[in-house]
Amino acid sequence: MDNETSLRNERKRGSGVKVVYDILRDEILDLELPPGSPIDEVQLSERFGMSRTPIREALVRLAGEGLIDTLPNRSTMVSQIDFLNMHSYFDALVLMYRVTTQLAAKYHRPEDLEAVRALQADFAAAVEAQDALAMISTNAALHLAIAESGRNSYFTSLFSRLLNEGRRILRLYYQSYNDRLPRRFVEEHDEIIEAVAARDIELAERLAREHAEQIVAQIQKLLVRGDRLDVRL
Amino acid sequence: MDNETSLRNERKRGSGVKVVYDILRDEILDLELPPGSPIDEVQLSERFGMSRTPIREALVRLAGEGLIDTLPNRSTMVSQIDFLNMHSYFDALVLMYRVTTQLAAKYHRPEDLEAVRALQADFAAAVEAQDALAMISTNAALHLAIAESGRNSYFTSLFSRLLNEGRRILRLYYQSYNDRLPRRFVEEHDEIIEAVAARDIELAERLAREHAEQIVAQIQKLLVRGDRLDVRL
DNA sequence: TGCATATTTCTTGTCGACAAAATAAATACA
DNA sequence: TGTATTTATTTTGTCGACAAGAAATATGCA
Repeated sequence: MDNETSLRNERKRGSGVKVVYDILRDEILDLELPPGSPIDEVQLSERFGMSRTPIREALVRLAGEGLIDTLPNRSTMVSQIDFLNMHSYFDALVLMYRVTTQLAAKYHRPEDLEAVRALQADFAAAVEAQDALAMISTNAALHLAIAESGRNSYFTSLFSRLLNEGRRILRLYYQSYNDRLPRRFVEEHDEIIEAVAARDIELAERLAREHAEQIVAQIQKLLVRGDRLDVRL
Repeated sequence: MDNETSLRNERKRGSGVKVVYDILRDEILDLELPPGSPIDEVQLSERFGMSRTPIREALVRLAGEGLIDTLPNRSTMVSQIDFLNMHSYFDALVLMYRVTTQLAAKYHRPEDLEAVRALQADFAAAVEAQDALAMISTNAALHLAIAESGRNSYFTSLFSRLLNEGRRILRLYYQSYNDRLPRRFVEEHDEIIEAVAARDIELAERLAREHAEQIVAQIQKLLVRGDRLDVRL
């Protein structure tokens, strides 16, 4: 009996949806379920050892975040990455980097920075270990922590969505992260965190913008080179 | 037999969720269901003449947009308006006004402006008729149309959420809209639309910012005066 | 054989029923 | 009479079954 179905009888009422949602979400963002993968409710209900009802609820939530697309009465599938409108993604990403970092400099509390610095240490460790997958996720966690210290839930929720979407895009290209750029990102993070700590709003905003544009330029370079992994799109 | 249950037998498969979602959403935004109202699944299933399954799906979607709050195993209710963190709402609203208008000036197509101008006419008519409720909804529709012509779905979806939330807030205060301000908004709209049409990105951004700050100042004035309708919070 | 139509199969959408959890009500006890 | 414990009620979470829609397959006909 595998891990998931073995939990069938000891599951608390109401927890099933969250389990399914979390696992599917991670599998989609990690491209274990690549864009276009069919989502079959019956198959999932067998896999997780529960009826289709909680499965469907998890799928409705995933659809609400745009991670899956549902055709009425027919097929549900993992949503495509929209490479045609990538510029609108970059616009939104850069703006959210800027504004969340700026607000962090303005509104953070000292205790917020402890968490931020811990995540920055995680990121530095991932860079040191040349673990590209860990870099992607710790980088997202770090910037989200900075954003949360800015205390604007509208911005953090959009930013979170953008960073997740970025996780899918970057995973296509993570090979190329084995170069000198990540170390530079560690230094940039340090500078940003110090500017936030010093409550230097303008500097924090400028550094965040430069950092974001750096990342965007990096992704765009990869896009035109087109040397991505053989993940079916 | 009332309107909703009479549709029971002629409903197309799959349409039930959308009907329930749309109606509940409007009722929440129009404060017919004020914040804190209990949401009873059985009651709703009787009202709409369908089983709890599609009702629940609609509720999951509403919860995803933050319009209702669900406590596990217990009570679902219309979410509260967060008056304590209003400044983060205003920050987000102003920024989205600015950025969506700016992008509209940059990326709109001529045919987009026809729809925008039609909605501006609707808004002007609502002002002329002193219909505060129509002003609120046509104003939101107008700015959303401008945003959509900027073709950045990340920004438009956040903006749409903010405008909806604003619909709830403004509805608390719509009495005070019977003054000279709305006419000024009509003129400001005209200026913004002309700047967008002329593709003057900087001017469009500046006008949008001033317009947004005008609105925010108006709401804030109402908040401190506190002369709101007797809607239970 | 090629195409249109009928049939089957597969997946989703909806239903009614039951079980679990939380609250409300009732009872027991001091 | 006041409080703790037990019981009943209410509401949500989950289930298995069935029906409707769409695609896949089979059949009929030229």
